[in-house]
Amino acid sequence: MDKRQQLIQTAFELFYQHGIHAVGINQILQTAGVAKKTLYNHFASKDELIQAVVDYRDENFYNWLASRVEQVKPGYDGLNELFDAVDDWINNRGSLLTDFHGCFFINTCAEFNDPHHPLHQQCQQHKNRVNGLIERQIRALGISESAIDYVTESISLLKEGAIVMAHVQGDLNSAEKAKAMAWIVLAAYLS
Amino acid sequence: MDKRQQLIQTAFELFYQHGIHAVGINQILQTAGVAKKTLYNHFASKDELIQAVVDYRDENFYNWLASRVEQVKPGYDGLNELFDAVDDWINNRGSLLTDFHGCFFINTCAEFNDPHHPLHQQCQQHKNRVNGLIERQIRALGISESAIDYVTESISLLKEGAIVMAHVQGDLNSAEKAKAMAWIVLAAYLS
DNA sequence: CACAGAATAGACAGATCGGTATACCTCTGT
DNA sequence: ACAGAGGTATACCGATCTGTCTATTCTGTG
Repeated sequence: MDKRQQLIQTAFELFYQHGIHAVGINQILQTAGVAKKTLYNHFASKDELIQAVVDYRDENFYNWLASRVEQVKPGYDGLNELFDAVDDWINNRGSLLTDFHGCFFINTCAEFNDPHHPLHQQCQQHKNRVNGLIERQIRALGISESAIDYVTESISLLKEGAIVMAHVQGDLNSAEKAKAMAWIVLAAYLS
Repeated sequence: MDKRQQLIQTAFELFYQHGIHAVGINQILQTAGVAKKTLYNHFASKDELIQAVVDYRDENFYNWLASRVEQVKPGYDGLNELFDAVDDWINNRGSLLTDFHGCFFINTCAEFNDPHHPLHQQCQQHKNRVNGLIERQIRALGISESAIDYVTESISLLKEGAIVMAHVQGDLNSAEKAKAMAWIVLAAYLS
């Protein structure tokens, strides 16, 4: 059993549930059942652990989402699956991800507000990866090259809106609404 | 000069910029130039101060938004003004609000993740107030009674998406994208 | 002027924070 | 068999946190 991975996993769960600043090192250690020396043997500081946690969640989440989207045909089917995946996530429907508490990356950006902060940028990079996944679906629709970025960002906006509506306002149908809007918008942009 | 108000205002600015957990009482006191005793004369605890800060921002932000939206005709014009206001906010275009660091209420929900937490619910109530403003615009469009909630929440989703895209991904045109989608979606829902 | 209420500065308490150091234990590979 | 790596448990350090307390100064009103 890899202690390093165990620490990252426990830290993520606590950070995701309570926020990063609200969780102390000792709480992580106690929950993970790991000695303090071991932590500082693997990480130079709490900041380094946080960084590793964000990396871990990036991999974990992106892989889950991509594997769902890419198991169907790129384009409409891919986008359909994207919003269905978000819907499943929001409603805690049997994914590998833990209980829904909003988007970890949005939450982290809320705590590390400065856009120049390394963690903020790490979160931005995660979003860029996901945008790449969306862009590949948009491309498959045969949208003109000049419109691809704009349409990709529009779909991304719908996805982000759904996540926030679910988290802040408790709207569990937000992903379904976002999907409905996506079809309407895409139909207009394709005509 | 009202010390209580001065504390709330300073605390808001620091909370908004750095996050609530990251800002200590002493930092607020030093920045506001107020003695510790004075703070605890007005508030029983930091939690109470935070609560007052959220109330303050609720009033401040809602009044600003409502005054902009309600200075034009309800319906299309109101929604147009809504997205223009968000666009101005995101781009720091001469509003009374401080520099854009995302939505204070979304950020606060990110730090106080539990939906049952009083602060989370306070933020939810703020969003409900804003949704009421949107709903009045939707109603003026003459949408069927049964669709009003759904359409209101859809427009709200677009607005939230724009805010998050601007904050996390630095997309300064997000409000314009959201507005464009709103027109397309509304046209479809009205036909 | 005098006095009451409110603000000031800042020491202090007790808890907790991130991080270091010490001492002991348990595997594993040659 | 034994050295070394890496784990455990825990005491400890200095800094910082929220919150209390004291003693002093300012201010506005009768």
